[in-house]
Amino acid sequence: MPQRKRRVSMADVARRAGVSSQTVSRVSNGHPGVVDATRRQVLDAMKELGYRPNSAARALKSGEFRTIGIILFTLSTTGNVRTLEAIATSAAEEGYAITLLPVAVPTQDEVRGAFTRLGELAVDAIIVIMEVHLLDAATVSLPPNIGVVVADSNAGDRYSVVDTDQAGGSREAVRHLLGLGHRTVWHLAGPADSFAAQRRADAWRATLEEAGREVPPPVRGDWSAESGYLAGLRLAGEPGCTAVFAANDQMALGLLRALHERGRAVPAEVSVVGFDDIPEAGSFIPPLTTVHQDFAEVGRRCVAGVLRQLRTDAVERGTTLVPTRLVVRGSSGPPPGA
Amino acid sequence: MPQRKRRVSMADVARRAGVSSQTVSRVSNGHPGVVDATRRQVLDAMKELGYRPNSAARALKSGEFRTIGIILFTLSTTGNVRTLEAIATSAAEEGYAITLLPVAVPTQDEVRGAFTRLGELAVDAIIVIMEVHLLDAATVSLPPNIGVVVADSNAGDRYSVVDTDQAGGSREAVRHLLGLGHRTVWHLAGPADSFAAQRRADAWRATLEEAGREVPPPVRGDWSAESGYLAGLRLAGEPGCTAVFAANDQMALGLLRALHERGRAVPAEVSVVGFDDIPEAGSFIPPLTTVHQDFAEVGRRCVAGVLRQLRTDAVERGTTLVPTRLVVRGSSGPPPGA
DNA sequence: CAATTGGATGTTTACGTAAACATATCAGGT
DNA sequence: ACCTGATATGTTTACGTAAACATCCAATTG
Repeated sequence: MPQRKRRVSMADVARRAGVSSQTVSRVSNGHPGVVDATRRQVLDAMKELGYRPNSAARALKSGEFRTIGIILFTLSTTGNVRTLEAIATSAAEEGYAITLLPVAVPTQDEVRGAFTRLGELAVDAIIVIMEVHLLDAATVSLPPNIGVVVADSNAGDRYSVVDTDQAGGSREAVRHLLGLGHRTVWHLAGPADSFAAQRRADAWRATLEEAGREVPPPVRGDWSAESGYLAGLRLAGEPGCTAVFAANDQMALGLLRALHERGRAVPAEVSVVGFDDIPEAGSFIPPLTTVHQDFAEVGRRCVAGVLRQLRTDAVERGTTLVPTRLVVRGSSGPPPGA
Repeated sequence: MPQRKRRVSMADVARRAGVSSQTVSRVSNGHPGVVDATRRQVLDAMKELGYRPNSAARALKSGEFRTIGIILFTLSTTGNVRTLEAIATSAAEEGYAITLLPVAVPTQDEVRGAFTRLGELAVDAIIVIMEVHLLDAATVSLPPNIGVVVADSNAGDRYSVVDTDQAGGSREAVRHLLGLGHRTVWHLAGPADSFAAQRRADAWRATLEEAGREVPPPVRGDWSAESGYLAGLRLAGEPGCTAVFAANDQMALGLLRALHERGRAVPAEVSVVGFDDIPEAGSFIPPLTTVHQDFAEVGRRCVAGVLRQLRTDAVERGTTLVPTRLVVRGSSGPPPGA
């Protein structure tokens, strides 16, 4: 196999420009104290030779990689993807690259493995987009002196957590429906092992209780549209059900289909409110009233958080909540006969 | 307690274990020729001190980073995300990490900037998920000796390209509709600057022409559900329109809403076929007949491609097509009166 | 005009790893 | 006992960069 050509190093540039490699380093890093003529010589030599800094050597010397590692379980949920995109954009603005560490199966072993690999990986900080119970066994293997921020979790007592204000958004959704005149609101909940789902359900229940309303039994799905459809078939059979708060938009989509199939008009007979405000929500039949999440802000705060910890060499704890906003569209209205 | 001192190095482990650092290196890399007792001593010392290999030093020495860089424009399209996820999974299996390089604005300047940064970045290979016309000005700044694979492009003459068989899938969709008895098939096309959209439109037209059918004027959207809705309002007014092939599922979603609002029953009056098979497609009203893309296979081939180029130090060209599969659901049926 | 100063540039060194090379040890064959 | 060759381990070195330190030179000053 042909030996691959060595890349152009500072020494090569230095030789070509007739200066020392240290001067090349200074030019490369924009340090002051290099006279213009020399700087130009060096820049010319760089261009002629096609010099590119070797980031491995730089990282070895400086001790930082200018990279943030992201551990997540899946890219198949809207929330994860949009958080990731926001993080990537925000990190790029700060001059940091993003290294992805997908965990195929959400078991503690897999997660621990990911953390271990991450310890050897070229990252200065870590952002975890994951439910916290999966982290529990993994903490020990976290390398010291590395910033960690967790999105989508309740681990504020142990980590710095940035999350959407799940409770506030849910409260808003339920109050919106009650305000329209519905006697109570049913809930199409997310999976039991999701903390986000749990918080949305808790806030739903609490809001109903505060208002002195009856709390119907929640129906549980797994975030997927298909599970929303199955749940919807059951809810369509509940005569007293005039309003449903779905824990995400995908399940709301399935719910709408079930109601449509069963001939229950939305919103004339049943109102539906979702959570997330995915881009397609406005194109559902009918367009979905839903709770908008500001993922961009979540991403920004995650990046700001890890970089702050990195720079101050401090470990932060506590939870930051990003506010939500109710987007009212066509799927919610007054109950029949109101 | 957290040592905020220097990280533990091989030398530290070597001292603790009473061996040379080279022996530690051998144990760390699983080389043979270390006797069991010694190996155990070293492993114990590693664990006691919490040793983690320094990837920067390793990369500097070995010349490889075991990382693949991914340039993409946005994570807001299903296709990109699912391709990315597949690539990440596949790369992880090969022991490679993924570094994300999002390009905020799809201008040539931005893309060139991304490539330049990538040249300084710690990556062994690059996968580009992007339309090729954005790459044109950027090629010069690509570092030598680096594998490149492009997904979603027509640049097979200059790069190694892996893509879904857009033409085959479109042909299958159109033939399915013709086979049901429709006289012709209308097309809800994607944006003009997308090569994928162009190929889907070309194949749609060619299939109609081969069958000797009339070719209605295509209606153009921008991939979004909203644009599909607007296009749908126009198509709903076309009396002869009994079948529509939408270039993606999101636009098909908007189309379904427009048809529903205008009282055109699907599939009794109008049949709709999409492209992508997003997870929600089965929950549309009615469930969407669509062309399934095998993103996992695209990802696998991308990774295999760059790694092969990396290992053989060769530059490959040409296009690899990943087959599609038509998924028939409820949105397509015979035309009225058939 | 010599001494001093400070900016520009060169030299040395260390970062942590692993290949290449060197040495030590020992079993088995004569 | 002596050599042979294999196996286990140690020593040296280089990877590319940038901080720390050293040197040089021109301009300013007493």
